[in-house]
Amino acid sequence: MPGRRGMMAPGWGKRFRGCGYRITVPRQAIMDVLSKTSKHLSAEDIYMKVHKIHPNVGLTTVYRTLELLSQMGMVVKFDFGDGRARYELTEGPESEHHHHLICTSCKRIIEYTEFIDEEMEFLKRAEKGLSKKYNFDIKNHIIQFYGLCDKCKGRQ
Amino acid sequence: MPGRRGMMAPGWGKRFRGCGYRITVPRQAIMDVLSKTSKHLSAEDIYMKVHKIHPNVGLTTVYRTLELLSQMGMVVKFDFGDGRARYELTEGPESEHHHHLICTSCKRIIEYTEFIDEEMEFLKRAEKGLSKKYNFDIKNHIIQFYGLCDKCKGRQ
DNA sequence: ATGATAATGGAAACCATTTTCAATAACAAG
DNA sequence: CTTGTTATTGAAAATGGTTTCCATTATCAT
Repeated sequence: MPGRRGMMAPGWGKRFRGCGYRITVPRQAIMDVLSKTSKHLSAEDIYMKVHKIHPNVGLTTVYRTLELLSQMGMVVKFDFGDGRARYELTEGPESEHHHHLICTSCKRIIEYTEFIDEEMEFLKRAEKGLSKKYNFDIKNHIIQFYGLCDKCKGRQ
Repeated sequence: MPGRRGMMAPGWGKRFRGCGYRITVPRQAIMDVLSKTSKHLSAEDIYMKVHKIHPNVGLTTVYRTLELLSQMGMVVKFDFGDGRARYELTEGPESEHHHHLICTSCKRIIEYTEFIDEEMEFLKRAEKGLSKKYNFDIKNHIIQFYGLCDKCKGRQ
């Protein structure tokens, strides 16, 4: 019977252990939040959500865990230019591949999921070529478009 | 004879004036640095280069000007995850369209210029569709690949 | 159960970026 | 060219997200 003495290691546990990392309550809680909530949360967002269930988990640990996940390629760190980073699980039940339009005037973020097929075509080739040429193990990518949103376009 | 009484407004001047912005010595100096130097400079990098010729220009002004240029779409702001932003002129004599591979372990940045033709193909369609659907005026884009560089790949 | 050691939390430090505000400079108008 | 309006500037101080420190605690191989 799995899950008897405390929580059993979830799917990502193997990956963790494989890297020599320990599975801890804070890390499980953070993974839990990341896999169950909407996209692009800030460290503080995550901290607050974790805090509701585990009030003893500190913000420092959230940052440390996110850095770890980012290094492992399990999380992507975004910068939308508002001074705080956002984090998203690379693959999750909730996740759908998407990218962002960022208004350079009002800093509004628009998420889009279109053109992923076309993107795939291009990415497949680029990733393959780049991996080989630079001997680089590509795990994630981000595409961001900058410009003016409908509201700022007129006001400009 | 152009350029008699002080510096005449350079090419980007029109764009500036058109937006109601004034052409000032600090702004000219910053544009000068951006257009003559290598890629992705931090605000402090730019400040130091400007400082050699105009020691009275302050770091604050560098930040303000970069924000302005970014809003106008003349400069792209990058986040490579090392805590300081980098800036690049969108179009300049030195510039060649490129993107980056970022090692999530050692934070190394690799610049690449390959696959731009394939990218163009995809971007043309995406930009067109996205502009229309979201009524968004796209001026720039960034593509970043994350993963492990050759050195970190082994050490992982 | 136990020991080696990775992980944690809270406080303090860090440091890139922003804000404040009085002084200055740009430039349209006369 | 002079002048007035007002955007811009620089220096210092404030801000605030993120990291570092370090003594304590928890994980997990044995």
